[in-house]
Amino acid sequence: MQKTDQILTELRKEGSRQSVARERILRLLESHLSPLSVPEIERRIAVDSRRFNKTTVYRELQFLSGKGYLKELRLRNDTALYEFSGPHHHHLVCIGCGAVKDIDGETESWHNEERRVEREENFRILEHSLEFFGLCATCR
Amino acid sequence: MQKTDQILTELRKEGSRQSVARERILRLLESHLSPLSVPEIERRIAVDSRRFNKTTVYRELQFLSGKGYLKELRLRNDTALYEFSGPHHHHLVCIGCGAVKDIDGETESWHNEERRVEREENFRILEHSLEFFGLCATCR
DNA sequence: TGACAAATGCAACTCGGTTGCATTACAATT
DNA sequence: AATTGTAATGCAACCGAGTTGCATTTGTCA
Repeated sequence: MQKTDQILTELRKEGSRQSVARERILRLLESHLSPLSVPEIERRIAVDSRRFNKTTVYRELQFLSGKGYLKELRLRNDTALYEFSGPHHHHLVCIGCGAVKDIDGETESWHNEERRVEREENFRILEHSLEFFGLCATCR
Repeated sequence: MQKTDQILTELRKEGSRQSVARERILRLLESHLSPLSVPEIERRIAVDSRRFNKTTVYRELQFLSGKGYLKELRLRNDTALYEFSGPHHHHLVCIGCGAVKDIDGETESWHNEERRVEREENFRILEHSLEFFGLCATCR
């Protein structure tokens, strides 16, 4: 069973409906490996001659993020990107082609680094965001 | 000699002028320890009854960032912040009071982490951004 | 002091994102 | 299958950060 179906079932149980936009967005993001922008999502969930209003898309992305099923991402001054929720990770952003790749964010050395900062700065860390900008293998 | 004076001298040599807004912005950011937002800057560079147009402030911040004297910062979905350029560092952002604190970004362990990612992901890293979100000592 | 280019102000604009409100459609109930 | 309550949708208007074009002012240098 796909994660999307599981989510839709959960949502239905709590009174939310299985709307067309909702399902299309979930399936799109579940199958896509890298985060997508709102216009991109808007374009790709269009089915047959049906397009969805941008308000709908924004509201749905907000709704699903609020429920914890999606995660919103902001890279620099750029527009918002959305991806399926999963274990915490970091991002590689290619400044050549714009591709965004997820990388593991749960490494031991990383946790050490975080604990070090907490200790040295007397600061309780709740989350962090880390992005690398550079050139991927093909754009090198 | 203040850094601001030095920068103004450099700029004059290359044909840029020592305008009031420019000088006020540089002095403000040189003396301020944490990054400031554009409205904040706009407010604080006002001198006597003279206020500067937002276009002027935006253009000046852009100009000085382009020259490498200032650095633009983006934390999440928030508006742009500006700070005086200096050695690379990371940021602690308190979600209680909103304070932003610079922390050292040139540690050995951090460089190791970065090299590891380059190696494992076959990605040429040119820059990165790292922010920690949490609670400072007083907001704890 | 005059002249040229840089800096400034103003108004209008762009664009991502939001809000209020009327309309449509999903799904539970009869 | 028809009814009904509410969630989802569309539309238009709006918001706020940031930008642009153009006319005006001001700093610097000859």
